[in-house]
Amino acid sequence: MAIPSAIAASEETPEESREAKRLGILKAAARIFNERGYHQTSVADVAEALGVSKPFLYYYLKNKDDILFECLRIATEELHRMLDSVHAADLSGWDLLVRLLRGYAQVMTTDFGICLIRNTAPGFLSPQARDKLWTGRRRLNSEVERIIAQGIADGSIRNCDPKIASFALFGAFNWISFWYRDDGPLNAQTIADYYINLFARGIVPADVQEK
Amino acid sequence: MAIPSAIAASEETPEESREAKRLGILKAAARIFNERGYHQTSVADVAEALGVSKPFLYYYLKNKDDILFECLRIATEELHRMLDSVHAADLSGWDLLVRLLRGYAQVMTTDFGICLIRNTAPGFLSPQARDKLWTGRRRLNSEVERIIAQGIADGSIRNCDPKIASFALFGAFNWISFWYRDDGPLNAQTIADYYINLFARGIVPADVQEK
DNA sequence: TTCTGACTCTACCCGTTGGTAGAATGTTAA
DNA sequence: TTAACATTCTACCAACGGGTAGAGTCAGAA
Repeated sequence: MAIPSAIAASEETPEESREAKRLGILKAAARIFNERGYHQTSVADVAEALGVSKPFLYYYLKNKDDILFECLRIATEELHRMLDSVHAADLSGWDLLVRLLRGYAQVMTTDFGICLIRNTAPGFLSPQARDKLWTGRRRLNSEVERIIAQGIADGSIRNCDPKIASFALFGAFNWISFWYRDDGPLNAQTIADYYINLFARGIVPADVQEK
Repeated sequence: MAIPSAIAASEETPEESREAKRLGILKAAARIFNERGYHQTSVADVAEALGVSKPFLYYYLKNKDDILFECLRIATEELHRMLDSVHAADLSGWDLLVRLLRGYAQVMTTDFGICLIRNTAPGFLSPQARDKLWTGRRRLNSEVERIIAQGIADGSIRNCDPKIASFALFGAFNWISFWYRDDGPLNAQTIADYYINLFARGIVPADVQEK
């Protein structure tokens, strides 16, 4: 009862235990933020959902903003980890893009990923915090544009404006986090493959396309 | 000075004048909500931006929720007007879809449209208000699915799952409202045409597509 | 046994903000 | 001149919620 199961520590060093608890808090917070919205969630709500006192949260996190920021930082980190793993491969631009989008969809269906997309509106964080996260996302953005450009160069992607194409892709994939349900019929991979197929071939039959 | 230029009334009936002022308030509110975020905007902020007193707003609108709700209602109405005008035409499913998406992009680059997309997160409105708007958007959603299904039937759209395809389309187009800038290089029509082209033909060259 | 750290409980402070009251002002039209 | 309306100004209330203080509790280590 003292330590709720959601953030129970197993046999670990004190540091690991502390980190695990922090993560447990953040996970729960992210889920509640996604359900009710950040501004409609009080710190007391998070504490209550965790079966824990309010001061407990302040024992592990600086303040409410910090809770949100850490959630978004984790999501951004996951995206970067994913990006790095994609880069390891030696593939055509299109194949790189496919791998990246699969990983992206995976992250966008986690609590942290959803939190990242839905809580970046102005006023959710201090400008400094926003800036920090934005540099991370800018890197992702430019990387996608670079990959598309590479695909155009190697012939695996049709000639198009990488910037606008990436906006369309990010739009479709980010939007997943607004409608995805864990208990729904579609999982991240299914969605990703479906979207990738759409973006690859388009939805107008080849024999109907003019020009 | 008594009546700021933003909501100045010309020679109209009192009712028209009142409506015009209401709309002026809503327009200004929508713009500020989009800039700073709804929860970070106080009613006093809106009043100040309009050069008007706070009680003035309550003279025309019920409360803060009402201001937001009316903004979203207007956007939804515009979407429905657009939908109706699309329907008037007797075209293939794909051509209908193209017309619809052009109109959709148009709305998504207005202050009200942007407001609609960015302020539907849980907790922004009372559940009842949310429900009212949701039925409006559901209609739009199902209409798009219907059009896609029609396109598949008449051969103008490739065989695919209308629901998932519509999610991808809405995602891409809704996302416009997150990055569009009035003073940017792209206008609504340019963006729409570009996206439509991407979704029509895909981004993988036909001669590279396997199968 | 005692110490320490982790944590709870209760209670409170205080800033912000939505919303209202009510009197005063000005403008217009009858 | 007067009545009606639109609007401002000032002031205020009440609720909420972030954040803190401080004393107490409990488990485990030494």
